[in-house]
Amino acid sequence: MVKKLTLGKEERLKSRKLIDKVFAEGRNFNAFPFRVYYLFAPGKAIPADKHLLKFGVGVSTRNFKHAVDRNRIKRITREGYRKQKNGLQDLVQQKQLPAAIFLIYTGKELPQYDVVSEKIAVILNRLIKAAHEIPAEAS
RNA sequence: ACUACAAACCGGGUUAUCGCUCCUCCCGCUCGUGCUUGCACGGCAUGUGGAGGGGAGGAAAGUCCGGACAGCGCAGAGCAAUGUACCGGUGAAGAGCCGGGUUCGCCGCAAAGCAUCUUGUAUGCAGCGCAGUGAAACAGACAGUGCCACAGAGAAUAACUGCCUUCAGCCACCGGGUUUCCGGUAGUUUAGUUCGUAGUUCUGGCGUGGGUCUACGCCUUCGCCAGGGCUACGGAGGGUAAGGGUGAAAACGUAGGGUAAGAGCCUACGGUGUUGUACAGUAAUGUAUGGCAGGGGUAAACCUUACAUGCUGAAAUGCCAUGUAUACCAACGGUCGAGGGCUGCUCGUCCGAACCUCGUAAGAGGUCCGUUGGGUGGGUAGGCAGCAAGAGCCUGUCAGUAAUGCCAGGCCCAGAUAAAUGAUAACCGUACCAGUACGCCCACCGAUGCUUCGGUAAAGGCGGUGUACCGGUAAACAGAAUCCGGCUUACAGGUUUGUAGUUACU
Repeated sequence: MVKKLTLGKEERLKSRKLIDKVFAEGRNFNAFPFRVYYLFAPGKAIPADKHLLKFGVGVSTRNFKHAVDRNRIKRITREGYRKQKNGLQDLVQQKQLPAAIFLIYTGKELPQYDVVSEKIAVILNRLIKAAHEIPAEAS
């Protein structure tokens, strides 16, 4: 059975509180042209929520002063994530481990879709590794 | 056909796969109610459900004007601040738009005027025309203050050069007198003479201090006076604003008269400002005519005048949920005016807070109110409404020069909130580049203002151009955030219309 590659409202980081929390308490690493913030088990997770993995993107106004360019980067990034996130999502669902990811684009130039897609693959692999380790420590 | 300018419009399309958001319907869910016990109605943050439909712009941008809408405030007056500034219309309104006026340009005209020489249908000044075209935050510069780079004599009670005159000197001539001298005319203020000022020096006189010295006298310092020499500088007073060069701008322009020389001083023509009258126009204003006036520019320098203007903006605002939420502590004040409102300030005006216990009383304590928001502790930043049917869009008739408006018919057209409208691929269309095929055109040198003339060559070129095919490249400015009306700025390429020019044909 082929899983659908969706990215609806439920799968996006929308709460301002949660985003602040990811920045304040989460861990981060660089994967040019992105900077990744992530947080597993962010506090009291909503148990009713079916989607445990949440995702968001940001682009600085300083590097791209036109809204058109910022929108373009966010769309490309979301597209790349949407097509490749299933591995991580399955893992998280299996372990019942809530997770939040936030990417910040730190590059100075408009990227190509291929480049972004490759990078996101790398980022997701690192996150999967991290997700494997975390519950081992906790239990 | 091409080029330039102006205006209006468009701002790639189709298909496939995977996605996002909103709406509607169906299915589903479990809940409630009713009963006809499996249907109806209502509900649902349910549900990786299904189907259908909608989904960025001409500027969504800048946030520069104007509104709608919302909250707070609202006796009034003055000051301040801000804005507006020819007239009429339009519209909800405006620093918008439309029409008109005025001024200033561009442009055109060339009969007459003036100046200049290169004597030409020349250049400059002035003039005429208002056909065409453009610009103007377009009240006031005799209310006041300020500013006007560079250049220039001078940028505002103008005077360098120049022109004229009086005095003084010099020189020439003429007349009187004839030794000096007096009067007149012309020239000149350069040299010289004279005069004046300053410096220096010499001589004489007087005063004064010092040295030598009994004293006279002699020597010497300084000051004053008179005279002489030398050096340096310079005529003095007045009237003018025509000419000169500078500049963005120079004290109305041209001509004539006038004058010592000149000047709107006077006259003619013209122009500007202001004002009276008549006519035209809704008005701004124009035309005609009369009076008066002429020391510039700058108000997008301050300013003056007239008029207008409450403040804050969708993070407005209301409701729901969460929360002990007018939280607790401290200081000060509380029956006379603490304090607050009138959202910049002042006046003025309005509002305006007290009771209990103990005590004879003074007073004490408590609660309450206000201020300071000083200290401590806590909460929210979620949801719904606002929020998508409107000063709405399209088409047409009519009214109007137009902006615009009336009427009729049709249409429903984004609603996100870490913020949707995307990604990939193929094809088509557009523009450009290279290649191939086919068609059309042909040259070089010398002379000449042009027309043209003479010579060479007879096929060549990595030549020009059109059509078709194939391949490649390119496609701008830019992303709604309460909503409208404008303005401004950015913009690849394309379409249409108008005007002007060039070429070809008729």
